Amino acid sequence: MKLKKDFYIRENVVQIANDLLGKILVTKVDGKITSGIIVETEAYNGIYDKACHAYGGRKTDRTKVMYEEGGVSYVYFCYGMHYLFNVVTNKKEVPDAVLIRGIIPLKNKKWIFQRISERSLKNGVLNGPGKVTKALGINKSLNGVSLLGNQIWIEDDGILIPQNDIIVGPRIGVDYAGEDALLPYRFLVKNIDSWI
DNA sequence: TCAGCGATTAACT
DNA sequence: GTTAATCGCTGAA
Repeated sequence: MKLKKDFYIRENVVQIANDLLGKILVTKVDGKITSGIIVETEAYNGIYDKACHAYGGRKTDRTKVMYEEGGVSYVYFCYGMHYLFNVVTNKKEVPDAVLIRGIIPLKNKKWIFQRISERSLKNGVLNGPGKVTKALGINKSLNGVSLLGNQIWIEDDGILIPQNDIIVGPRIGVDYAGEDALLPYRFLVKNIDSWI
């Protein structure tokens, strides 16, 4: 079933990043429903996190959606060619978010592999935030869209990842964030074969 | 107004 | 391991 608002407005963004593992990310783009199991996330801890776009309370046209109440999407365009998808969390005016970095294609793989090459799978996993958005058809038109609506949402299908199968470590590609780049805000599932 | 660069990927050597 | 592709955001002028 679809996750409700109370899942997103909790205050501990790191806990939410952990909880999102094993959930199902679903999009409906061009009338096509596609989905995948979330297996890798990163937490971005608002104004206190140098790696976060809203560090220090920065608020611009791009980042303002992070200040919304939890339960909306934040789609960010990077490197001139990739969209990255985030889940905005916490209360209004608190710019926390979780980056979705990896999924296992689940529903309507036919359409997923029409959007992205099946060769980009690694052990059955789409590993990388740019691949996730491409596979599910996420683009800038989904920025700021509610995750409680019918364009993009997250479901709990009862998949429970044992805490022992979750690897926690430093985030990727945020070396510029100094000591905050070392924070254990990255979560990924190991032994995927054993529970899928 | 504009130069510099980024929460990346794929295709090279 | 290295690098091209590619463009909107950011911050300084």
